[in-house]
Amino acid sequence: MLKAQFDHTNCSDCPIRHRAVCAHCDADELEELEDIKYYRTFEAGQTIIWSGDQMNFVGSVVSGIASLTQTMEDGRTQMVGLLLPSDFVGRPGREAAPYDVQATTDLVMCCFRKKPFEDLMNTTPHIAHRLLQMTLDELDAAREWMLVLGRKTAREKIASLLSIIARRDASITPKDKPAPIVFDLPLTREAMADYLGLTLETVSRQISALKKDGIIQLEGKRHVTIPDMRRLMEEAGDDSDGGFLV
Amino acid sequence: MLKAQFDHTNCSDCPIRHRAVCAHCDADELEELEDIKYYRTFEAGQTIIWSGDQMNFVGSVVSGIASLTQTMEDGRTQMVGLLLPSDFVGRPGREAAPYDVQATTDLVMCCFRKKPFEDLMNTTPHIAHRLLQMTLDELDAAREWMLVLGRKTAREKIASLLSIIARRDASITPKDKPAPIVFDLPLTREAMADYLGLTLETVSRQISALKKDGIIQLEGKRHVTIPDMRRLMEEAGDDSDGGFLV
DNA sequence: CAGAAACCTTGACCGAGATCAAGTGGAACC
DNA sequence: GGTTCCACTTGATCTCGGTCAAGGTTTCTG
Repeated sequence: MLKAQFDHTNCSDCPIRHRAVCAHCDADELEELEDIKYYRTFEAGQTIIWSGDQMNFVGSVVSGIASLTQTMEDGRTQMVGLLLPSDFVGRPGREAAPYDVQATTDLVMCCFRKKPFEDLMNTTPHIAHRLLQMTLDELDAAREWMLVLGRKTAREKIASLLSIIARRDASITPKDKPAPIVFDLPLTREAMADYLGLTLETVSRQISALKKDGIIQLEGKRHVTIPDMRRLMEEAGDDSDGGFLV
Repeated sequence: MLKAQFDHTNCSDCPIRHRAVCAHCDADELEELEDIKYYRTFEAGQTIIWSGDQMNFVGSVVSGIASLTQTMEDGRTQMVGLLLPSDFVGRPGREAAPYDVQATTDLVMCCFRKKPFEDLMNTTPHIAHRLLQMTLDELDAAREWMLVLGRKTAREKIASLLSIIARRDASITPKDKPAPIVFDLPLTREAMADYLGLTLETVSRQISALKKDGIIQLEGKRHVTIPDMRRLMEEAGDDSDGGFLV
């Protein structure tokens, strides 16, 4: 019975695009899930899990943005993942979190208590399969990002990040993709720097440069317009206009 | 029946430490597997799969080392993964390879034709589960490496790489872990540079520096002795002496 | 053994990005 | 309205690692 409830392969009419189990559609009408599923909200800046903590839930982001961060003893930090709505958090079969998870913006998460979720996964091959596919997606994204971190210049890094956000944003509000893409940056300059392996000053300078060169337009500090996505992607050194994942 | 053959959870007596399905123990005596499982050998430098190619098999490394590499149009390359013996290659459910796979040394792989392997996976929850765990391990490793690429200095990068190789090597030949660790570098300076996001000159210089400072000892260009693993790990800026994975 | 081809080392110089420092703009709070 | 705080920008300088160049070793080949 539980199984049936989670076994939707596609929920295309749901406002959240599911990539895994269906966690959102039928939120209210299923009382019998109360003890396994629940919602949590976090404020911007709040830490959801500290590295090393026991994690007794898995879940997915409903709205807002979370980040996965690793920190060295001397304080250097590197963001290792960015969780946008519909992204999955948690590691079935693992006890401790390997990095900090923080709410970058105000955040709503749909959580499942870990043990029952694992049971569900073990008895529902479809869910295990979905989870594997999602983990492979994350692995692809992480490796794509290794190229960005290891080999791209500061300008290319910024362009790469803007590309990703623009693309994810565009696909979440699936308009007919008109030429100019408009969105609000969900990250501070410092958070971008942590993601890109740069300093916040360099981020600021490169954004200014891209603006001066007409690759992007800025209104205030966060509101971005991309007049020509193709030019941005050229700047990112990334002509494989296909499968860039976050 | 097939299922039973693959359903060994542990094969500790096998020379290859399995992290997933048991692919090696019973290589010869199972004729009925002939059509799904086979061995392939590659010479050092040979490309196993080109990025974008169809991949009609999955498998694991039996001996030797393979690398996963991404390349930009202008020739900049970044290694995004290093496959040591027992590591798994391939992406169940995916068609094309997302990066080049190359034999760094002479290599033996144990391959399974992809379609039957996927069928096996779908009917054997244990295998799917194992695969998920392995993919999570790889994801952890990739994210750990993002910190290396994004935030560590050249010297720390080299020390990190040597740590990883030393640890993997030590666990494959599980002696009682005597104080000095000895191994042969399986990578050229250029391959190390590609893994670390450096140039080969910088790699060479930093190795020389670590040698001068007594952190490592070199005999020839490849034979490394680490007198004190703890010092090396300090140099790597990596005091979490626990779970560093490749 | 000579010659060539990898692979590696070392030096000199340069530049992208880090660091240090000052200043701007806007929102919140009294 | 003024003060404070925070996020951001911009400038000046420094430094780590890249680039270019030369030379050394080892191994393979004729």
